[in-house]
Amino acid sequence: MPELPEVETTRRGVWPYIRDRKIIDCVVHQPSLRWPVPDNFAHELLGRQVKGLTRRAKYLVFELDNGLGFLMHLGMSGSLRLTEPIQALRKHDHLLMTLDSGRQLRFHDPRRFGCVLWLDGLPAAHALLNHLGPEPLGDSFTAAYLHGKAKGRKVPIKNFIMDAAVVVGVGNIYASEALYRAGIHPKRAAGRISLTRMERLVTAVRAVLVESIAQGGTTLRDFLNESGEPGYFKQSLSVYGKAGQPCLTCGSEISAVRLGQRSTFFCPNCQR
DNA sequence: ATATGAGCCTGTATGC
DNA sequence: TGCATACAGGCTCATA
Repeated sequence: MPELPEVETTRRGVWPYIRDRKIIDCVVHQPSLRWPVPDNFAHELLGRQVKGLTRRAKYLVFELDNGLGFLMHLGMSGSLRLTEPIQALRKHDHLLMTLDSGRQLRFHDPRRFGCVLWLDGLPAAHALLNHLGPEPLGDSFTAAYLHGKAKGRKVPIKNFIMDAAVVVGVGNIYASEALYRAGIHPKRAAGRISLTRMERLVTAVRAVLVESIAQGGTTLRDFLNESGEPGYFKQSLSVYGKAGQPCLTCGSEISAVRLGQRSTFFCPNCQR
């Protein structure tokens, strides 16, 4: 399930192979993603050169040589891979882009929670992006910001940091991990956390993401002709999915609760 | 305005 | 062995 580190790793992994490449063929096999792939998508891409690949939150932003661009979201099960065009199609290979290098970029997404959409104008103005909070690894994600934003809010801090209007890219797994590192109980009301503890939280969120990106760089180094699935699950997690196991810090049993319909893991002793 | 819940979709894991 | 069911999850939208 691609969270921000996986999306960033994908971006870095794919970019060298698509940079300045011309799209000489494009096929949409399955337009029915979270939103329909635009009708004209394949046609409009023909002959275009890829000039940029950036990321905003968990969205990949493709820029073309004619000023057009499109968004791609990997949803929960999406992935991008470069293959030889003759390689057999896998089930759920929904979008194929053949490049003038002879390679083919394939968007694969079993659950189809992902999307591919035209960008009309600046990315920041797009309806899916214009309400988003700061990047967690950017300069504007600070303790002061978080503390101010949380003022008066009663939502559990975990839901709060998973709210894309507050800060983007903190998915369910990393939310639990970051709160564990910061020693903050996931159910604590967002508005009742001191500036000092928010400081720890900001540091923890950053650290968890940075480390995971670094790991992605080693486990996902090959985006070419990938046969197996990427090693997203090999990341070292401290609490996520570890209910009943001893806390790495104090030995207490890790607890599991549901918060906002999401599995949440924490150490009842270390996190207050 | 804030908070909560439904729904999109299918592979995998579980129980019978 | 097969079938049914639950669950996972990011994100938007609808409702309280």
